[in-house]
Order: sequence, then structure tokens, then C-alpha cells
Amino acid sequence: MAMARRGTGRDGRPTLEQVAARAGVGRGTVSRVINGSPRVSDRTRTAVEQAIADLGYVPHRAARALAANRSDAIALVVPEAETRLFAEPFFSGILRGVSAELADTDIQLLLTLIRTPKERTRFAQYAASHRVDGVLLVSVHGDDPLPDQLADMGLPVVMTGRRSADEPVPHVDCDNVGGAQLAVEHLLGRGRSRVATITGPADMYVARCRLDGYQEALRAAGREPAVELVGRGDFTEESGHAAMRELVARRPDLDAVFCASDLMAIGARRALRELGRSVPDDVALVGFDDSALARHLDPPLTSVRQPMEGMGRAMTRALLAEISDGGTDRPRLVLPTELVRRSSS
Amino acid sequence: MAMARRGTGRDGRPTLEQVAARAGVGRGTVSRVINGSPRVSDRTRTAVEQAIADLGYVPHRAARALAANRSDAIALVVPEAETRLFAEPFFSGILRGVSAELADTDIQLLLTLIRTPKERTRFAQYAASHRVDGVLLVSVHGDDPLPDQLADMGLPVVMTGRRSADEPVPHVDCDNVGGAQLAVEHLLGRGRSRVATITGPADMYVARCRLDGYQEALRAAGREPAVELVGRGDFTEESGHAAMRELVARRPDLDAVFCASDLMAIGARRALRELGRSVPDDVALVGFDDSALARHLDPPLTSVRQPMEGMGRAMTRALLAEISDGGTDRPRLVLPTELVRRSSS
DNA sequence: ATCACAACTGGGAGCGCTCCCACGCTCCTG
DNA sequence: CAGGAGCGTGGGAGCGCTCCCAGTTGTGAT
Repeated sequence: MAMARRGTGRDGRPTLEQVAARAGVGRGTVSRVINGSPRVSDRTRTAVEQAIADLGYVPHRAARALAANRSDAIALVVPEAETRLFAEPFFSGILRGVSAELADTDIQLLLTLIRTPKERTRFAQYAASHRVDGVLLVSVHGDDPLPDQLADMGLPVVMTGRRSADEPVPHVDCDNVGGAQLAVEHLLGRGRSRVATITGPADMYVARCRLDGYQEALRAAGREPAVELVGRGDFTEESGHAAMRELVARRPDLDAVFCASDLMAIGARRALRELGRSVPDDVALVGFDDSALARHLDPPLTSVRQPMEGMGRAMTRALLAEISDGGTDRPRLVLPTELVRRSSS
Repeated sequence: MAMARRGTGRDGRPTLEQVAARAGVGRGTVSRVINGSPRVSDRTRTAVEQAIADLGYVPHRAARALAANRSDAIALVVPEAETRLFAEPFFSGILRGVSAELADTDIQLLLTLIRTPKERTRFAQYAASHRVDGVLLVSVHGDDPLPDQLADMGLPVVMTGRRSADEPVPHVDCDNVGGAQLAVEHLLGRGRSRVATITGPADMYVARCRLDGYQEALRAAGREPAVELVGRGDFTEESGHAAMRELVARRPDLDAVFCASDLMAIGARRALRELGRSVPDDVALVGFDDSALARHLDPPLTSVRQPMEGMGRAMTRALLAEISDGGTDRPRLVLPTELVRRSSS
């Protein structure tokens, strides 16, 4: 036997039912008002809105999720390493963008830090079981299967960066090639003629792009890129330090270095100091990321800025669009980068 | 009339009902197994577990939340300014700690960046309407009513830092007084005798604590703190720069400065360079936070490290405890700080 | 063998919402 | 003036779970 209708929900908060009673309408009508359906007369709508205000009614998320079969939540998945290495501005910039874009929707942001491959696997299962309506993926590596797994499960996904030139999964990237070109053109424009580079891991597409930009800029200026001017790093400071020493040993006459990350530029700067070369007089230095560190290096580091907050916003918009239209246009966005000139070059 | 039971849930995923059917038991029994109730025989439990594995069953969050009247989610609320100013290591450190502590629970982390006072108000309402089981609050200011609002609504809350010495809301803080003492003792131990400090805003409890530590350390060493050795800052680089210039003008003979944040130490360092004073020979410098910037300053900055990740973990544990036991012991934890010695002192 | 009691188990009821069907009404059309 | 065609509306059914109350079975004491 059905229990008598109570005056409030289990926890004392009003339910749809009470709002309906107070407004003198049916449950369905209140639901329609809340969800912005046009099939409600103005009179009724006003009355319902009044009742909602009077009661301080707020829809119950779980009930709504259960009935409507959606969660009104999206997940932002970040490898834990990101929060250390590129903490500023990469991760927090993305986060601000995502959060800003979500601010006037009713959608929750679920943050998932992934430490291990095992957690990565577990995440796919979790995501599938109706925890989220879509997933934002940050810093995906070249061989990462997660984006495809999620996409195959029919879950909307948007990621930052690409795994390759023909990335099938919707994504938002910044113009790494163009940014590197800007940097190298700048160095050439300052009269430097033996411009070296320190690259990231060859298996990361982003690193290849920055190398491509470096080479293209040189060719555009009528110079053939020299192999011995390319140092290999892995985006860490230590690798930048080592690569810089090798470069100088190989080409003592180099007069500029474009580093594919600020952290590597910091390592390179240390190496140059050890070798008694001044920056920017002997060697001009440019980094990539425009991190907080760049601003505070001695001398302040010229760097390529990625529009992190813009990328966060763009990803989120793309994901929300995919969620609502069922993934018809699979966006691929590339946002412009910008050179921030400081005294290291 | 009830519809015939279907073979799977609406979205093709198995439901409790199917697991029960496959294991040849009732719905209630499967629920008991999933929730770890002891009132299930081993035979049955094994059979159910097998069925769960066979079907790849994962409980439906929303359904569970609705039926059990809990959300299995907690919110981490961060003022947006935090993600800029103290991005590293403060925010990401806390985040890693929280995330680590949550890793082997089934609890989701909801991240809420708060930009404006209006959003702050809105959050209270959201939190109340069964979106979360508890709230983690970061960087609360002295006059912030949000912690009390949430606590008054009966929502478990734990925050980092305190608003005052007798903070009523459960919290996890680091030993700011002790950290400042460490720093000053260290400076005195290196033979410095005219130790100045640059403080944070007087209305922030954390700033007062660091000032107290500075003064106590001096007194413990038998010296009376001098008013003209105290510079006022607001945790920003610019304020550190200005305060440093004033201090030197007031007391040209000072030989050490303890800054209540790394950012202010960076500003101070710049001022000292402009004034032609070397670090550490003329003036020894110590910061607070041990940010990434400290490591890369020239010279590398001695700084007080807060156990950010540990604080994140501690907060989370405290919150989970409060959620499960209904808030009986209202924890107040103070974690130790540590001095990281580098060449600036 | 009988009874009390514990240990398990099944399934009804219900969480608060959305979806959708059916039911008045009003207003045209022919 | 009958027959649609819409509009706006009410409310039943059901989302997948947990809770809890009745069984049902098994055990040991009498």
C-alpha cells in the first residue's frame, strides 16, 4: 500500500510534488517548467516559478540522473605527472578554462587524477557505468588507447593535444608548429644565424611539431637545418641541461637555442652558465609554455605562450556540443600560440 | 501493469536484477554482497561475485544515490585566485593528496572553482541539495562565512588553514608558527643578527602566525623584535619588492630577511639586486612555501616547505571520517613544516 | 522428536525525477 | 454545427538501487 504523501522529501528538502501542490498544478507541469519546455502557459509558468522560489526548491540530482539517464557531469582526466611537471600554467590554466565554461551550466566537473596504468583501465569502466556524460582528456601520449576505448563505448570525448597528425578523436590543440616558427623567426630576426633546438621525446607528437616548426622556419629563411644543431631532451630540466652541453660540444659556435619547453630552457641556461656563456649576449634562449618559471628566470625567458585557458574553454564547449548533438561534427580545433618576448633573446 | 522484466538496463548495461537472476538469488542478496554485508553465506557470496564478474556489472551511481540518500561524492572548493597565485605547489599538492586518498574508495571528487562572491553563495545552495556528502575548503579568508554556513546545514566540512586561533570548523593546517621559527633560527644560526621579515596581510591568520613565529624565534634567542624590521606585504611579488626597499631604507644594516611567501622573496630579491646587495653575502633570504620558483631562483631560495600532499590526504581522511561517523570528533590537525636549505641563506 | 532461536534469503515499497499517454478545452475548417 | 487539430495539462509507469520485513532453513538444547 502506498504511503501517504509526505510534506517534504526524506531529508526535509522540498520535492517536485510539493512544488506542484503549492502551485496547484501537476508534477509533470512543474517538470516542464524546470526543464524549460515551451508547452506551458505563461500563467502556469509564473505560478510554478513562484512556488519554486517560495519553497527554495532545488532538483535532486540523483533522481534526475536516474530518471533521465544522464548525469549532468563531465570528467576531466589528468595524468598525475602533469600536475607536477607542468603544474603552471598548463594544468591550472586548462582547469580555469573548463570551470569558467561550466560556470553557468548546471554541469558538474569531476576531476580524476590518474597515477598508474591500472587506474587508467579502471577509469574506462567507471566512466562507462553512467558516471559521466562526457570526458575531457589531458596530455595523451602517442600510444594511449584510452581515448579510443572511451569513444568506442560511445562516450563523448574531447582531448587536449593530438597523438598524431590524423588524430581521429575530437580534440583541441594549440599551434605548436606555428609557435616554434615564431620563436625561430624571432631569433633569426635578432641576427642569430646558428640556431639550435632542444626537442622533446620523439614519440610525442607535440615534440615533433615543435621540431617541424623549427625546421620550417629555418628553411623559410633559406637555411638548411643542420642535424648537429638538434639536441634531444624529454621536457625535463635535467635533459635540457645535458642536451645543451652536448650541443655546445658539437657546435661551439651556436648563438641561439629554441627549447621545446621552459623546463628544458632552464636546464640549458644552467649549462650555459657553467660553460661561461652569457644569455643573451653569447647565446639567445627561447622556451615554450610561458610558465611562471620563465618570468622569473635570470634573465627572464622569452617563451611561446599557449592559450591554456582558451583551450580549456574550447574543449568544454566542444564536449558539451558533442553531448547534446550526439557527436555529429567531431571538432578539431587548433588555437594560435603567441611569443612573449623577454630579455633572454 | 508492470512491464516484463528486461534482460538489461536501459542502456544495455546489466542491473542488479540480472546479476541476481544469473546467480540464482534475490536482488537483496546481491545488494548485500556488493555492500559487504556479513549476513551472506560464503557459497552465495561466491556465486554472486561470479555473476558480477561474468556480467561485468557495475552499480549505477545515480540509482544508488537516490535509494541510499547519499552521493558518494565530495567537493573540493577552491577560490580561483589560488590557482593562479599559489598554483605550485599549493593547489596541485593538495589535489594530489586528496586524489590519492580517494583512490581506493568509490568516492568521486567534484572540483569547484569559485570566482566571485556570488558563486560562493550559489555553492552553498548546490551543496545542500544532495550533490555531495561533504566539502573540502581551501584557502579560507578570515571573514568568510561559507564554512559556517555549510556546517550549519549539517554538511560535513573540513578546511585547510584556519580563520583564527579558535577556528570552530574542522581543519587541517600546517605549523606556520613553527616554520617561521625554523627559518629565523636558521638565519640566526648562520650568524645573522639583524633579521627582518616581510609579512602577509594582517587580516589573514596564516600571515599573523608566520609573524608570530618570527618574533618568538627572536625572543627565544634573547633579542627583542624591532618594529622597523617588519615589512608589510600581501603575498605578491610586487609587495615583496616594495617592502624590501622600505626595509633597507629604514634599516640599511639588515643582514637577513624572512619572507612569508616565496613570491615576496622573489620580489625582495629583485629589490636587493637593484640596491646592489648580494644574496646571501650581504643579505640572507628565506621564503615560505617551497614553490617551484624557489628552486629556480638565483641563488636558489631557502624556503619553508608545507606538506601539501600530506595536508590533502589528512583533510580527506578527516572528511571521510566525519561523513561516516556523523561528525563526532571534529578534527583539528596541525602538520609539521620543514626548512629546505638552499644557497640564499 | 520438539521448540526456540539464529542465520540467511526474497522481494515489496519507495527514493524523486522524467517520459509519455491520454484527456479536456479551445479554435478552426468545411 | 459536427469533426478535427492543437494546446496545455495530469498523472501512471518506471529508472536501478537500498531498506527492511517477513519468511525459510538449519542448529542445538530439551
